Amino acid sequence: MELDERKKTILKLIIATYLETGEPVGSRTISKFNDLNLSSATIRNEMADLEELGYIVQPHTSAGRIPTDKGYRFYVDNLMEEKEDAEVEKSTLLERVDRMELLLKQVAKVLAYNTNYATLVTAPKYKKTVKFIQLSKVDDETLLAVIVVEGNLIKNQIIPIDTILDNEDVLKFNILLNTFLQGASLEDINLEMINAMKKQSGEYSIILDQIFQGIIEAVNEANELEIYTSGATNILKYPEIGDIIKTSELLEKFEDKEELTHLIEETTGNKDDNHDIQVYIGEENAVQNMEDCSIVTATYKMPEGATGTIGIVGPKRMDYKKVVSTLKNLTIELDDIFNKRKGVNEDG
Amino acid sequence: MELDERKKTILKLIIATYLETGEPVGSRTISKFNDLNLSSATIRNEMADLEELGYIVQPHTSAGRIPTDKGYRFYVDNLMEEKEDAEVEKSTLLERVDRMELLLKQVAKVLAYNTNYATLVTAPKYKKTVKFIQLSKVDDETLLAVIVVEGNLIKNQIIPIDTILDNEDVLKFNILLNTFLQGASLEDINLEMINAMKKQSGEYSIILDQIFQGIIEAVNEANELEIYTSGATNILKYPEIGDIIKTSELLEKFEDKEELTHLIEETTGNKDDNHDIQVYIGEENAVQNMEDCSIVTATYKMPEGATGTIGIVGPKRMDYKKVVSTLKNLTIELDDIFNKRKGVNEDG
DNA sequence: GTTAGCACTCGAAAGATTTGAGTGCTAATA
DNA sequence: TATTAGCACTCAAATCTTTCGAGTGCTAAC
Repeated sequence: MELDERKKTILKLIIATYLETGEPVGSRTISKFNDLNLSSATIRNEMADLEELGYIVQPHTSAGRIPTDKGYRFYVDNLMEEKEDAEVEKSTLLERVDRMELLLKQVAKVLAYNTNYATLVTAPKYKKTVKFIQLSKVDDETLLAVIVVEGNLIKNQIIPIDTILDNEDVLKFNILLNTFLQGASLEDINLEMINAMKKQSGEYSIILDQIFQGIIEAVNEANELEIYTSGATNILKYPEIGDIIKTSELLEKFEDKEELTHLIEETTGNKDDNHDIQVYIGEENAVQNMEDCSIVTATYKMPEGATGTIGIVGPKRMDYKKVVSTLKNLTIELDDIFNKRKGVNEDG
Repeated sequence: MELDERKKTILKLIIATYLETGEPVGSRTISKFNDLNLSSATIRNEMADLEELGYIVQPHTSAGRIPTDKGYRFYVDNLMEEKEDAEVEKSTLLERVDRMELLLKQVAKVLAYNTNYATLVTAPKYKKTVKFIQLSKVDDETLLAVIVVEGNLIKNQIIPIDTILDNEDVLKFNILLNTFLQGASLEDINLEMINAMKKQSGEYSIILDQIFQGIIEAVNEANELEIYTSGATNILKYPEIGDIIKTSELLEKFEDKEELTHLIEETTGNKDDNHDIQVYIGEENAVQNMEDCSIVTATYKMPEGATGTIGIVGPKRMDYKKVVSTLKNLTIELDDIFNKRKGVNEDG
């Protein structure tokens, strides 16, 4: 059996109504849409068909119908018209901020505010290159390494040292570090490279160990998938997750960066569709405890080709239209910011 | 009417039992403690007295008794023996970490792990002095200011500039900045000081504006009361807060740094008692929506006399003994760390 | 002062009843 | 052949009822 036009219309009405009300939708409700002009009995017959096809189910006999994951999927892919972009006010959303980190935090916040769902944003994952590296002497036992990578992501690393260095020594180290590291991508900085540097430097090799140790730590940290979240408490407002335990598990998951990294890596695997928006509905999520959630993510692009993800986690019954259009607008805005001004900072 | 010894004993047993079980405590339960040797009828009479005095109440007729805020207060002040310190393993709790920020985050985590409550930790609030300040040129339009203050708290600030500076200029600025700022307390850095610097420098005054702007921002940021939290989701596990809405409001409060600052400032006002442990029970909290919570805080001291707060937020029915002793141990450990090694970093 | 005994209270749990939205089926209709 | 009116049926949710038992307060006796 195929979905004819009328079935599609009815399915769309059912899902749209359910998204609005949250109540199972009965045949009478649908029959009342006057552009349809069908009796409830006819709707019932169609509904029975749609149920057989797996698009809707009854939570129990003698209740209305609610969409299945398959139903949602069909709705998202084929039935939903997206909201007109017009209504989302642009450019007021994001204030100018200088640092990638702050910008992304703000994106998460804005998104949470606009959608009322839990949101998460990842920093672009790409071959970040070292833009600037500097070793400074804070006091006799302490060095400070500052590493700025493309995108103005800054990492600090305190490096405790045994030997007292004078300023000239530090200067030498700085020259050495910059010679080797400036412009290098973070992935390039590994033991091999470091051994090369050691050879070249000859003396100081004991101290060098400590310095490299610190720098590698900083680089690793900078290389981790950074995730910013906002609006986690919105999870408590999903009415469908009646179970407090489940809710709390979800919340904990949302507090745990590692879990989130996993989640994001799962979801960004397959990108196929329009404008890099991906929707994962219920069981489509490979992550545990997320069966009652939908995840919608969008991908933004850096001029260098690197990409990052912004996304929301909400209940399956969510306003997909709005979420998709909000995400789309935000990514466009982000793309703009990154592409207009190569680098994030520029004053208005 | 005064509390005689027997009444005290009975009150203590009631509260201890209630803390354990969470159920209202009946007269029979108490009469079974065999070191008491009293019938339930006698206990009932005593209970009636204790109720009249306001230490306990019945949630409803024909239920057992539960402690009032006044009851808890008396328990905490007079009846509770603290747990022996012995059982808390020391020194394994905190790994060595170099930066204040990381250390405090870890304290929050450890505390949450040990108590299963929501925890919060503030950075010491004191006249932080600038240990080290450095301006670097990242690229033609961007300077980076790095400020390290006592306690190895690091602030970075990106400063966009219009004019292209060469390295020599930057060096000059650095000398200027360090001459004025090194050793200065953050509070000292204000417009006045900056004007003095401007005068001294003469030329470059346009650029100086931008630089100072950035530095003041960084200083202000460093000067805010920094709060680290952990285990916020534990709030969901307080069984007594049946109301999901209240819980969610609490959680939101816990996500909101400003609210927390407010909370902390409220609670650290009056310090009176033993070892700087403060307990705020129920209505004693000046903060809204916290009537069903107790807050226990402890104060740790830096060698310079600065103090910070570590604390937990939990339900009124909490294991005060355990919380107090855990807090006590952690503060002692923190005090140790700060006082043994002046500054945080030192390798084992 | 303490206690045994007893009537009483009231929340929680379990069961019974009512209500109404919604269904599926059938037979009539266009 | 597709649509519809009509009707019996179902079942969750809300409401009321009953039962149960833990716990109380009071009184009279020790």
